[in-house]
Amino acid sequence: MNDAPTRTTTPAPAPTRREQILREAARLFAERGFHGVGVDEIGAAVGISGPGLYRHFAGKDAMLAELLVGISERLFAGGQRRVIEATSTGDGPAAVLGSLIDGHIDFALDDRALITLHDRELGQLRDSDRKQVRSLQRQYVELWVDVVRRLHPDSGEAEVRAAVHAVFGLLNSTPHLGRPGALPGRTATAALLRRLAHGAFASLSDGGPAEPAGIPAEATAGTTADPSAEPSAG
Amino acid sequence: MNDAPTRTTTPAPAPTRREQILREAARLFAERGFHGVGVDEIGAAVGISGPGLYRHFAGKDAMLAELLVGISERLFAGGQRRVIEATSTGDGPAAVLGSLIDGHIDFALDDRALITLHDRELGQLRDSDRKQVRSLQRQYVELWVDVVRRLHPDSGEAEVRAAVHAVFGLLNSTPHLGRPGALPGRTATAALLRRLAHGAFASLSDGGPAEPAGIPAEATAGTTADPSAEPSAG
DNA sequence: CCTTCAGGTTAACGACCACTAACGCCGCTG
DNA sequence: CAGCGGCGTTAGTGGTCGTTAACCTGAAGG
Repeated sequence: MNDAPTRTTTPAPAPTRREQILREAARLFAERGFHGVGVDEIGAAVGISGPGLYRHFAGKDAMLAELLVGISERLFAGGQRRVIEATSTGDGPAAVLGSLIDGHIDFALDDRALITLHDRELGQLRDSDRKQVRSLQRQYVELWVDVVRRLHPDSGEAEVRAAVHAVFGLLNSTPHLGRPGALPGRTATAALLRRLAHGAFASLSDGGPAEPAGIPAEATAGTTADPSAEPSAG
Repeated sequence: MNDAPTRTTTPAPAPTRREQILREAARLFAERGFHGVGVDEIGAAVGISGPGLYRHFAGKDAMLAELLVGISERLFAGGQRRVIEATSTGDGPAAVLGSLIDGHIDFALDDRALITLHDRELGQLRDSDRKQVRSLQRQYVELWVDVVRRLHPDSGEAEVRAAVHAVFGLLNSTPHLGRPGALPGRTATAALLRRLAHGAFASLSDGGPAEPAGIPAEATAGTTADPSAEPSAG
């Protein structure tokens, strides 16, 4: 019903109770799923209990909506900023793509829970919110597709778009490697993901193995050069 | 509480009602989440209504458990079979890895819903089932780690394991590109995923870009330092 | 001192939902 | 025909959960 109370007497960058709730809710939703977490648990996580949350949010759905819309906006805004910055300094598409990759890695490492929710609980949103999130996601993907296509002009648009989604899957795998002693530290993880992502994109022009291993090429004929690229318009 | 009715009077390879239920349940769970689907919906999807499901399964949890354990077993068994086959014909590690990749791609394309559930609803399982699934997952990962380490002996084990998880994320991205007309066809999608996966692994020895792309150290501040960040994520 | 208001509290309500009970149909088998 | 077991059905039940209602407290303002 409402949404205003973000503004108090000051623009206060201090960690407000609202943000506290959002952070804990994100963590819990990522751990056990949106429907698997009760409002009492969220409240308990921030020291208040149950219905006290309704002084800050219209409902449980509103929390999820704010989380998903927020991360979509930040992802897109950050990507856009990096594209503009890197482009304005005269860097080529390779550097721009590198910057996008680095930015996404930072996101994936800093906000694991949100990255997880981002493609897991989208279906729980109200139609309007879901549309907004999807629109932002699409714009973000488009940033990547544009620069990757500039780097690999011989690849079809659909192929590039699929490759971008696949690399997202690669970068967003961070929640799965959280195990004890997975990697020495954040820097090493970031470096590894960076190399893997660049390697994946590089294969677009490399002419890598296009046919199943140890199987006579037969069903794969015509798949390497298939620029028909006719996305069926939504 | 029980689990016996798996064995009826015959091993009947025919598409039984049980399998029908499992298929529809997998689809619905993947679409709206385990808690987001009611038993009535699952029943309706196979033409019976609500509690009729309890003639075939002990409960909703049992369906999910059977789905997750089943796919874990099939993934591992298939991977093991491919490793043995490829190895026995004297192929090198590259060919073995190629076979693993192809097998995983087949899985990801044929059983999208299950691949999705596989890492999404694991937390909803009873402890014993979850342990079993995790054990199978670990064994499956180990198949990959072994062969990748043989291909890239200079990489550390933790690094290789993380890379394998990341490539799983890449290959499992299929649910995100399944939309109408995303790519010309299944063959093209498989070929693309294959190239991307091989490209990613190739970067392990390539010495790719190990440091952030040319960006004023500002957004990346504090990221180069090494906080041995180890979230306790259970 | 009185009011106000933000931000809590506990109690209760209503909806939903997994699961059970009790019953019915029908194709077997003897 | 009798009986039985597989497979459904509908009605009901207990519990959980999101949300609301009503009330309390403490600090700010005049």
